[in-house]
Amino acid sequence: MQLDALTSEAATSTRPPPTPPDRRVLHEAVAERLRALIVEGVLAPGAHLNERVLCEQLGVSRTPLREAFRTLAGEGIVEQQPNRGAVVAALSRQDVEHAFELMAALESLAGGLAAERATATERDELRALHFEMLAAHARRDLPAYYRLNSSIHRRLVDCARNPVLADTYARLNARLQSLRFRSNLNRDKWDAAVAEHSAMIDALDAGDGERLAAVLRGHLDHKRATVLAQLDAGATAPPAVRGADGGRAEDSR
Amino acid sequence: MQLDALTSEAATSTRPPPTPPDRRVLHEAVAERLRALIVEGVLAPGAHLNERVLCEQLGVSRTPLREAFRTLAGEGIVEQQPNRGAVVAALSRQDVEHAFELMAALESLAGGLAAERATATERDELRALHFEMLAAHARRDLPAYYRLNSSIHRRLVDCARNPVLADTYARLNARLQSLRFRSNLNRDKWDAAVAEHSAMIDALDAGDGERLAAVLRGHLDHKRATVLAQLDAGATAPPAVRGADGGRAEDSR
DNA sequence: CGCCTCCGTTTTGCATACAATAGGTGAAAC
DNA sequence: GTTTCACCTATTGTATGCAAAACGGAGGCG
Repeated sequence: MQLDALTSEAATSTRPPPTPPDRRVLHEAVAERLRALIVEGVLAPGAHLNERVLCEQLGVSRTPLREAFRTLAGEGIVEQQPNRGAVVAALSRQDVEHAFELMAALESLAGGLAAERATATERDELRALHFEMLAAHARRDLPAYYRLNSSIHRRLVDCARNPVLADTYARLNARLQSLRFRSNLNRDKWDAAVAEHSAMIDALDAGDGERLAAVLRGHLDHKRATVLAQLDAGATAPPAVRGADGGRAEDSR
Repeated sequence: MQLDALTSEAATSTRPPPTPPDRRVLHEAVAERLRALIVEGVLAPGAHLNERVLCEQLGVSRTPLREAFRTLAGEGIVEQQPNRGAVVAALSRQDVEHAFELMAALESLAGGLAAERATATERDELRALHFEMLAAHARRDLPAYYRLNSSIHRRLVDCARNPVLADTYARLNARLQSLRFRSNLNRDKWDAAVAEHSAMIDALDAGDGERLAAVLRGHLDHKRATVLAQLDAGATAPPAVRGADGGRAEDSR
C-alpha cells in the first residue's frame, strides 16, 4: 500500500500563494491526510498506527506525525495508549448509540436556534442544496447524496450562529464519518430520509423551531437505526482493510 | 515567577506505585500541569505561551511541551497559530454565551437521561453530595461549594450513562473553568442556585426527567447570567496576571 | 505438555540539533 | 522628519539521535 507523500507538487516551485501553496505547516497537513485516510477506511478502525511505517509512507519525520496523532486524538479519531502507540478509534455499537443520542440533541438545539436566526440567504441556500440533494436521490447517486446531506446538516448547524455548538457538532460528526462513508441505504429508508429532509426545510422556512427540532430528532433516530443495522450486518463479515503496520488491525474494544 | 518543575517528589524515590508514582507519560503530565495553571489563572487568557520559557519552568524539553500544546488545543483551552506559537484561549462574551447555550442543552439532555438511568446508589450519592454542598453554603465556604457543585453536575452527567456525552460535557466545562474559578457570588444568587439544586435532586429522585431537564435549563440560564455579569464587571478592571513570556498577555479577541 | 522467565528486537518517548519563519531595530533615502 | 528596506535576533517547525519500555520468541522448569 502506498499512501503517496504529502508533497504533491515537488517540482512546481513557481507559485508562492496560488490556492494553498503547500499546506501551511506539516503536522496539520499530516493530520488532514490521516483524517482522510481514516474516513475513507484505508486505515481501518482498530488499526495500529506504526510511526515509522507512516513516516515513510507520508514522507515526514516522526515529530510532525506524532503531533498529528495528538491532534487526531483530541478529535477522538485515534486513541493513544501510553508506550503502546496509537490506534484508529473503533466505535462500539454502544458508542454509536451514545454518539447519536448526543447528535440528536445537538442538531435539535441547532434546529431550534436556526429557525430563529437563519437569514433569508441561508434559507435559500439550504433550499437550493436540498434540491440538489433531491437530484442526487433521483439519480441514485449515493456519494453526491452523502456529500450534499452532510453539507446541509452542517449548514443548518451553522445557521444556529453558535460556533461552540458548530465545533462540537463537527467534532462528533468527524468521529462518525468513517461509519457512514461506506454505508448503503435501502430504497425505503433513503426515500424516508429524503422526505424528512423536505420536512426540515419546510419547518425552517416556516420559522417553526419546535417542529424543526422534532423533525431532526426523528431524522437522527432513523439515521441511528440505519447505521446500527449496517454495523450489525457488517459485524458478521468485517471488511478486510489493513492498518499502517501491515494488517494487524485489532478488534474494537 | 516560578512554576515548579513536574517532579514534585524528586528525593522520595522509595514508592513505585503509591498513588501516582509519577505521571504516566511526560506530555500528559505537562498537559495536566498547564491545564491547572490556566484554570487557576496563573496563565491568563490571551497570554502567549513561550516554548523555551515554559520548558525551563516545567523542566522538560520542547517535544513533550509541544505535544501538550496540541492536547490542550484539542480541548480548546489554548489556540495555536502557525509559526506564531500558542496562546491561552480567551473567551469573548459571545463565546461564553454560546458555551452556556450548549451547556444547557447538554445538561438538560443528561438530566433527562439520568432520571431514567440513575441507580439508587447514584441517587443516594448525589443527595449526599447535595447535603455537603448545603453545608458549604451554610458555612459560606465558596471553594468547597464550587468543588461540590462541579462534582454534582459531573456525576449527574455520568448518571446519563453516555460516555460520549460525558466527554463532551467535560471538554466544554474545561473551557469555562478558568472563568468560574474566581467568580464571586452575591448572597441572593447563591441562595437561588442552592434552591435550584434542591429542585434538581428532588426531580431526579422523582424520576421526572422532564422536570429535571427544565430545572437544569433554568439553572444554567442563571449561571450564565452570573458569569456574564462577572465578566462585564471584570472587563473594566482586568486582572493583572502574566503569561509565560513575562507579561506580554494580549487582549482577548 | 504447559507455563514461566530471560533476552533480543521493535517501537515508543524524550531530548537536542538544525532549518525556516516572523518580528524588531537600525540605517539610509526621500 | 518620515518612510522603507535590509539585516539581525528570537521563536517556532522539523529532523534525528538516544534511552526506556513493550512485544516476541527461545529456552528452561515444573
